[in-house]
Amino acid sequence: MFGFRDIEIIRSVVRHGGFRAAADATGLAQSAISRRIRHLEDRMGITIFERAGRGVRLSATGRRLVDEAEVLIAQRDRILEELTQGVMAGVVRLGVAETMTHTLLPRMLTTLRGRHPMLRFEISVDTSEQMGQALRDDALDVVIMLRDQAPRGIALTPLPPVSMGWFVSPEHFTLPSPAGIDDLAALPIVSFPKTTIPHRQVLEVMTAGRRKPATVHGSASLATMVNLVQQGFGIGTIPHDIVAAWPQTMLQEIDVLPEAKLPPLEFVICHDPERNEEIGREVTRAAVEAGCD
Amino acid sequence: MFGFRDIEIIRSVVRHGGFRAAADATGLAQSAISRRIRHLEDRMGITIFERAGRGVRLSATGRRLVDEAEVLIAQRDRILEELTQGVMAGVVRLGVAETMTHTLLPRMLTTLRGRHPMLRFEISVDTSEQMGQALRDDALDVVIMLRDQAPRGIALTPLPPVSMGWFVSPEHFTLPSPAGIDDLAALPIVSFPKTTIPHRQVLEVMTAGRRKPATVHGSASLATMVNLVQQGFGIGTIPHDIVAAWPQTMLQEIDVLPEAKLPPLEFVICHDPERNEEIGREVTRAAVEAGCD
DNA sequence: CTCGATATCCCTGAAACCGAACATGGGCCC
DNA sequence: GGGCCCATGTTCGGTTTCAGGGATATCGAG
Repeated sequence: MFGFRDIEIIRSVVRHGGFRAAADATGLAQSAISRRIRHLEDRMGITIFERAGRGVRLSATGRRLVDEAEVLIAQRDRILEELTQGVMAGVVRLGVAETMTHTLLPRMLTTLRGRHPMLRFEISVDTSEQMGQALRDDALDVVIMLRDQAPRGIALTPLPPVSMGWFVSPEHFTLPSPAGIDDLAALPIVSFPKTTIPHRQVLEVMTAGRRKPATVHGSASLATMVNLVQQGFGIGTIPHDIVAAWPQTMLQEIDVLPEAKLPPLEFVICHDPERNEEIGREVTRAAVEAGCD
Repeated sequence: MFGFRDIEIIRSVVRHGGFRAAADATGLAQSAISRRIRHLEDRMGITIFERAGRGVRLSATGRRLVDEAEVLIAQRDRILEELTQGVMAGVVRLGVAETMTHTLLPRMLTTLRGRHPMLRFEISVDTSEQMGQALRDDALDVVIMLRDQAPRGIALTPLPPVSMGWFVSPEHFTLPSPAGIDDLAALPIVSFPKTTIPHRQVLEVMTAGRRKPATVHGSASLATMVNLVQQGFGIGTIPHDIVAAWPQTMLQEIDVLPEAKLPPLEFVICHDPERNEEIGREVTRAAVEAGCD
């Protein structure tokens, strides 16, 4: 096994053309260089320098070693530099609710990449519930999720509310305009998964003081929701932004009476301030800016 | 500054979830782990673990450090493995005479890549004279060059001879068929650079026992030679293979009398057996095979 | 033989390590 | 709820290990 020091010394020998000169250059004694390299060769079981009586020269194996190992030194120096100089770098594990992936996320990432080019992102899309847990477990650094499922003890910043609408494929169903709760409840409804807040909100609106509850299906995939509605499986409760961002769909928004209107989704962006203060603030700032315009 | 050992220990702490467990796993005392990490943190001026009274947990900076530094360990292990297990890997500095770049070289490299996927090539194209010097200076590992300019004390293997022809652009010049030395010498001749063997051979053939020497131009670039002939600058002495490999040219071979025929070029592939025995043999083998079919 | 280089030997000093004692926080029993 | 216990990290003194320094032997080329 070899260490960084070994490579530095070998490189010095190569550059200065001998053990003696390398010793002068590094401030070590010549004997130290000789011993170090011999030990290294013994440990690794390879020949690094061929002793030619007078002087040494790098063997083919030795050249391979320096060639390859030099980049390790460069990488180490880069890592140290980034960590020390407070450069924002490394991997940010970002969790995003699917609703935000089409609208806010791309703008936010573009902003961030412009400000911190060394930053890399690892993005996962999941339910707010799962991501809240992951945030607590330090499996995610920053999460964009529904406000009501954000864990405690976490820095949260609200994002602009996402308005919800009722959508229908006009070639499959026809509804009065404006439609009332009874009109909507008569059809199958496609919504978010049943463990989520939006799903519960739909249920509350649709069953308020009624005998026969509406049939509400859940889907964890927005694309699936849109497709189901598109193909006449039922009507859907979908964020306006999402439908707008899906150019190829032919969905029509249903004009509904006030009591059937759905409350907007309230998203927050959150991070653990004890753990990811700096990066969390930066991502939050970018998200807020991306949400404004 | 940090070393491989530091990273291994940090990683062990992370994997086993604490200093004590890491101590058991690594065979160190728990106090040693504690001291090492504290010392490392002091030296680098960063916090790697956040002490939470009971237990420690990786800080954001610490996670960045492990994330980035882990790949260094992996790379070191790979390098060691390659060097120790006799895997053919690393960079082979290959010098090739331009004549061989269109015919033998691609087949040879394909063969080699198939046999030794970890091998990388750094190819330089130069005159045989320069490359011979580079081989002596250990600036090249393997060289394909003209036999007569190969240095001494070097393992050389002959390659199939490369036949030379006289070529002309029929729209610019008309020559009798077969043409004699006088016919050829009446026109400007484009050949290899004037320090090279082929150039001298042309001169010898053209000036044997004559008063007025032929005008022989030299070019270090085959492409330039072909272009010059193509555009009527003169006639050219070019390897048959090269013209055949240049599909877009309209050159015509000149039928010449026996005394004007040029001897074939004799190439060898060579390496220093004291320095690059293994790789030299492998490259040579591939070259011989590529030259046969 | 002499010169210019590496290799070897012995000694020293610093760095790493161990073990034990100490400090701290969480969980549990009464 | 208070006190005890256990698990864990920290600190301290003594010990071991290892890398380096200096002097000298050795080696090959000219």
